[in-house]
Amino acid sequence: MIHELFKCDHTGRMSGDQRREQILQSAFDLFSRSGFSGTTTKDIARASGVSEAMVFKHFASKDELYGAILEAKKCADGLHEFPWESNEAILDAMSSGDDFGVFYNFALQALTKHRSDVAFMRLLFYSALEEHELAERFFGEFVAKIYEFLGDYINKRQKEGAFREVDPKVIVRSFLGMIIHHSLNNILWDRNRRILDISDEDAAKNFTEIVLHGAAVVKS
Amino acid sequence: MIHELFKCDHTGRMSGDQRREQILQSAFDLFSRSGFSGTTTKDIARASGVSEAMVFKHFASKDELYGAILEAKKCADGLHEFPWESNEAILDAMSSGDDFGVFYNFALQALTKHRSDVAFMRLLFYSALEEHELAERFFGEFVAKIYEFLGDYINKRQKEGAFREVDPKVIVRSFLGMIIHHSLNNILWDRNRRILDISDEDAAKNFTEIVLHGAAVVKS
DNA sequence: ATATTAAGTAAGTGCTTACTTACCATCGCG
DNA sequence: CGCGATGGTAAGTAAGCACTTACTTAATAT
Repeated sequence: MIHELFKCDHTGRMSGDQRREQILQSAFDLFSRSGFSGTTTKDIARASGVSEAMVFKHFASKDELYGAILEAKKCADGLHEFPWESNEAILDAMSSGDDFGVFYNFALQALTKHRSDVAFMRLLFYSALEEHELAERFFGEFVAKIYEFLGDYINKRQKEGAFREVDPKVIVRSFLGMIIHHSLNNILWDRNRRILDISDEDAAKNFTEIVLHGAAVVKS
Repeated sequence: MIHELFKCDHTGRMSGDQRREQILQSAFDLFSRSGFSGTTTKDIARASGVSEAMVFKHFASKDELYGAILEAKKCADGLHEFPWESNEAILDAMSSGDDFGVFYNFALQALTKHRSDVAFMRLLFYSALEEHELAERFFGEFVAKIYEFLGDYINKRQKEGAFREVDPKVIVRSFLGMIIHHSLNNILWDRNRRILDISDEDAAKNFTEIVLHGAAVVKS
């Protein structure tokens, strides 16, 4: 019974499904660190605590393993649902025309997610550079919907006279740009945040204020 | 004499320096397409029209070749000078307190540069993911200075009452975020610009207006 | 013309890669 | 207990990798 507690030290005999999951997890870590061509199947086997042959018993090829990671992440990580669907604050703010609430909560959710899933962010960027299909699918199925969703909201608020007449997609790009670039900075370029070290809440607040009201004092 | 005209079809005998440049160029193209570990020395040799041995006659190792690319790019491409140093429009606008002029011309210059040097952008991102020293140096020697430069300007304009009291670095991050994220989108995620297809001039204008005045109508 | 030097290569080196084969060990079940 | 299914491996294989060696060819200076 005691050895049940030690299942996570990935040695000894496991059920097929358990081992499969475990290989997937190790592969995910390694691919996100070193990219597809920078990761060897031997590395993956060692990290999983099994021989290379086991990796190929579960996945026909390195490519298939890579593909399986994406499927697994999609299910496990809630990429099938959009960031607003599970966020009451955003939906509430939206129905009451609270622009700050909409943008702030959206930004905060995104920034929190990015911070907690650095590995996935790295994997995404690798796959974009290496032009694996993941990048294309992620963009088409996820990012494009965000442009639609936020764009529609802005469009509606423009008709109500609350927003200036700028292409809503440009506003979305600006706003996402602030958020994603900020996360990317913290993950890729300035990991110890020497240039700018602020909480996700402050970042969300500042980005929202800038996109809504700008940085310059309004001319009277 | 005629064969002089065909020097660019990279076959036949070349001077050492010429061949060296040529290998560097081929390596640059390939590394930017496939990253360091995704590019083989054989690929580089073939693209340069020589045998692998020649590659190693000019560069002691694959790593050294990678390093040499960066040095070459730095010299050839004017990375030693900052984007504002050669841009009269930015400096003029700065001294006359024309905020729009400063931000617009900065954005336009950046966007134009990104569009014209997609390969370098890809190389930069690969090197950030692969954690080669290039990324660190580029950030420390180039990006950090931009934060300083724009931050100082914003700080001065804040003292003059022209900007709201927000951390200047947050404003810079927001502004750079819009620009770089927009370029990154066009290079990596949405190359045929299905979501948003605007000229660099329009993008620069819109981003500048948003960062200066925001998207929301000012409440009276 | 010839000696010297530099540009160039064919054919390796030893090692690593993705992937396979042939076999062993342990489990659950009648 | 025996036995089939499943978890697991040691030891491959052929191709590919970064890098070398031993040699040939072409330009140039004397």
